[in-house]
Amino acid sequence: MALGKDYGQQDCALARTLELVGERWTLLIVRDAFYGVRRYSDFLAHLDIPRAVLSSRLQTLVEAGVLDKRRYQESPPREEYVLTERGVDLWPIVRSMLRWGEKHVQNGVACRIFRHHGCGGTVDSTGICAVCAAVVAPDETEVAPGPGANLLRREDAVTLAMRRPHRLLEPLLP
Amino acid sequence: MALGKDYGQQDCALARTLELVGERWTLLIVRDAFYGVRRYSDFLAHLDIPRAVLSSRLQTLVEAGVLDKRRYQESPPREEYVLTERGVDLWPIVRSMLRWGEKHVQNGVACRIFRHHGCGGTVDSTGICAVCAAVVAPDETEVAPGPGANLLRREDAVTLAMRRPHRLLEPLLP
DNA sequence: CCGAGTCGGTTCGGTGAATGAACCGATGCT
DNA sequence: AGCATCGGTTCATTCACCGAACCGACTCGG
Repeated sequence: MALGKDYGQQDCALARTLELVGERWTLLIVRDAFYGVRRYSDFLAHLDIPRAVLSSRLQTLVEAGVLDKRRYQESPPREEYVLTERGVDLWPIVRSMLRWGEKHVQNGVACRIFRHHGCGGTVDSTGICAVCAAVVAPDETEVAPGPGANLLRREDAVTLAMRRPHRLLEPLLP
Repeated sequence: MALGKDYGQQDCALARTLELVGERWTLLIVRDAFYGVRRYSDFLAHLDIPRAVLSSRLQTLVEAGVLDKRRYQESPPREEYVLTERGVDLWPIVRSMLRWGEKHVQNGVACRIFRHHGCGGTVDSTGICAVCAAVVAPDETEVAPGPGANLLRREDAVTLAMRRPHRLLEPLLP
């Protein structure tokens, strides 16, 4: 991470985490990756992020081992960005920030709801299934639009594809 | 939040959360508040944060209802900043970021360890006590230095006071 | 073969935020 | 009176973010 981005003498793992995922836009990119976004142009369309910033963040995340950049077709060469195991481990962070925002900023109105795939129980704020009481891993989590979804009426392809319930980490677009 | 700090058309509670606590330094201030730091000068000494930024962040957090600014003595007038209920609700975020950094950046070496006050069980990454299996609230959490503590050999008063095991949210200094 | 379109970027000038040092007012201590 | 402490504000510099333009590799249609 470039000069001025580090938290220097902080003796704490939190500071190290923030150096990687604490920059503007970074956690939104990671969130979209959980929702199944994989391609540069799809991140761009869904996040309204400056292209240069997206390039920089993706590169940082790849270098940090959070995303894996891999070619999914030759001719024309196309790359996709997929969460690594280390990246998937960020899910509790993303989930807890989502829940806090729902509760304290949006008055409890969720834009998306999460269910335990298979058993169908809702996932509570600690990540536990209300039915089987297990901790639900991201790849067992099904995401569907909640009552607060679509308040902004975006119409880009990624937003439309997200209205379809699907499992986390599954590719959103073909 | 001032212009250019918002995430615009993001239909997601995560974006709203990031607008409040996603700025540089903010979560470190919140973390210190959990550890018992309450005074402007103590945040300043422990974080090595520019004074202007600290003032700005504290004001933002107070306006957001995360911190409560209250006078704890007259003559000379002195204020302290204490987490509100809404602020205490940020604990899962702070805890999950701590854990991620320990696991993935510090190779599992924790600077601090958390125990369930009373029953003494260690608190795992989901916030659950290893002994009684309950979700441990911040005010029932005891924090003590871990094996990775003090690698940086800071000597400010706040760092020294933190070496003493204590409960979260309890004032660190008199 | 030519021209337009798509994808995944890079480059560049302008702007706003972070930084660190200096300064300040109210108060207490000696 | 003189100095120190606390909780800030002010200011000039540096840096990161922003949006628009540009670009190279490739494909497709005619």
